[in-house]
Amino acid sequence: MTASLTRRVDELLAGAFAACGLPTETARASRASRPELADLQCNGVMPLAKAAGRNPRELAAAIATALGERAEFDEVGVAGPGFLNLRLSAGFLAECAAAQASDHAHAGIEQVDTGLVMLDFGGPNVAKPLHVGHLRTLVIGESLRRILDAQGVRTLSDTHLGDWGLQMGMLLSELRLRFPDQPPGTLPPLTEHDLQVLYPEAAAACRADPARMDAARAATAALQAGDPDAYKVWSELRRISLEAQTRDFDLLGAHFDLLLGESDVQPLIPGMIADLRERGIAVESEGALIVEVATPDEAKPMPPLLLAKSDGAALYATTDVATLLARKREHDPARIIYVVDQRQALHFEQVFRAARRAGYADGIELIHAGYGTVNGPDGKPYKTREGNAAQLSDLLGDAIERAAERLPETTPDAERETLARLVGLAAVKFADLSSFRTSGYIFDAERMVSFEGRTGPYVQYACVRIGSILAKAASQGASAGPIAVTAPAERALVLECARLPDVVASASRNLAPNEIADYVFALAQSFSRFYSECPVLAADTDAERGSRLALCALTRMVMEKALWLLGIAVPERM
RNA sequence: GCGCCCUUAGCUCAGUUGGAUAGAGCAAUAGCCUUCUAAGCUAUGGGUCGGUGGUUCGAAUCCACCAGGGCGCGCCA
Repeated sequence: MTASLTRRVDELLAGAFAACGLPTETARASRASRPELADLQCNGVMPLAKAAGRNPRELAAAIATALGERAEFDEVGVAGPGFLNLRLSAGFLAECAAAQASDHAHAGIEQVDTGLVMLDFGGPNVAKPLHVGHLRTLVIGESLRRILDAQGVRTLSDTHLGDWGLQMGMLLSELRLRFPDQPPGTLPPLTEHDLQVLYPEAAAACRADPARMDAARAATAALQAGDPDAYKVWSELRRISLEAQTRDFDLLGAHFDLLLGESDVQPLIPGMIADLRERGIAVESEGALIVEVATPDEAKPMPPLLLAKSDGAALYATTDVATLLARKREHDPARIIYVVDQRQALHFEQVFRAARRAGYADGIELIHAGYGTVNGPDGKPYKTREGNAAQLSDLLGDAIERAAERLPETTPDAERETLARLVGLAAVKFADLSSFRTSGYIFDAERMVSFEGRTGPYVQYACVRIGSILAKAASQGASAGPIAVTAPAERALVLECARLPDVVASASRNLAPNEIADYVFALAQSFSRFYSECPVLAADTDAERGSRLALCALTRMVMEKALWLLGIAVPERM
């Protein structure tokens, strides 16, 4: 049983608070904002002083006196209006580091059981290649999945394919126009590229020509009515495009337990609508079927959810509610997290409210983890020079190519490709996960692949250097020994490693992978400093070398774990 | 019109339950490779946290108003 450093300190603080007759909710330590004064600080005394009718500094002093006698602390001081400054003892730090290092499975990350969590991300549309708009949902969604997984939470990821609706009708009718002689129920020979341009052209034609749009609607209706020929062509289209999309998923390292789509819940819809009608939840309005989701006591306007068009056709929202129903029936998760563009916030609010009214979400916490857009240098959503949405594979390919150019001359040819891919993808992912989910960011290819400073490759590089030391140590027969914390850079590094459990817990609570990115960069910085200040193999004594080797191993374990949470893998060399 | 989000260093962005002197990277300047990978390390300069008022021991953070920007708002997804 390895309690994290902060957890152990929190317990000591809570004991001291209680001994002074104070509530213990705020008896928590955080990283010191002024490292020259302390390792950790506690701000929890000040808010309590007023309620207790006591002077905050006196209260803090009483706690400091009690704590200062413990072996875990070298010094406990009071500063300013009542900050508690904690300086940890070298022995305690060494003990915590050893405990964390021995936890090979979790690196100290606290395991929790919050019930099954379903993650909905990716969401590619059939016959449309993944584009820049899919980058964030895949990168953030996968990171959240890994963060939960690292906490021991059971997860189920589903990409929720856009494989139904009018877009399919557009495609089917477009194919019929282009290949009038094609036997019904068969797909003409199309290359992947043909398929990719088919949809944009079909959509444009439908927008421009009402007759084309009518044909698309008719084809949609036929497919939804179960026309066997339409179904055969559709399912072939779906298979081919999913193959290409799966390659992009694999390249990005996005893992899906389920590859379900909108089409999978269509059979549920008629029954669902009948049920909602019967119970008076769905009502007619202007010819369409809606669900009122506004509450009377609420000032904020909340438009109703449109459940079916006046012609009876199902909509995006219909499918989303039905998907919720299906997930409830088949998996009964405790939570569903939708990693979808922030611009769809209102849509999800409506879907969630409708599902709750219908009782389809009982016992399920529904969360829309929205994200901001990827923007070009002009601050507007990223476009290619031709004005189209850039394809995801092009974007990633570009980063990988630039990474390849940066590789040292000495890199063996056999490794170049793998290495460039690891480094290029790390650059893209780290840049994406560095800013908070809901804020958009400017995708500046030049900056991102410079690989200097606060980048994925910087962190990978730190990790590679650790590996290099450990490999050399092994070849020299030097082995790790007990950890002793003496040099300032060693102390800082141990403290940084010890933060991992807190950071993971917080990132999970806030669904914020950027907290992990912040952390892993700080850890890499901390190691880089240690690297330049503390010789390992050339340490003064065997004991010092052994301790530093152990520190290197601990740091690598923590760093690799943190990078894994971001979906970033570490090469052997770079 | 209504609603939601945003505004922090020249640029791109962080900023935990309100906490001490608001941080990082890039760019700029000055150093550091006969020692474990210089994709690195060290140091310096750079700020009216959009504006005004309020809440309190304390506000980038909470509240109100104002200015500027983005996004969304029943028969698309």
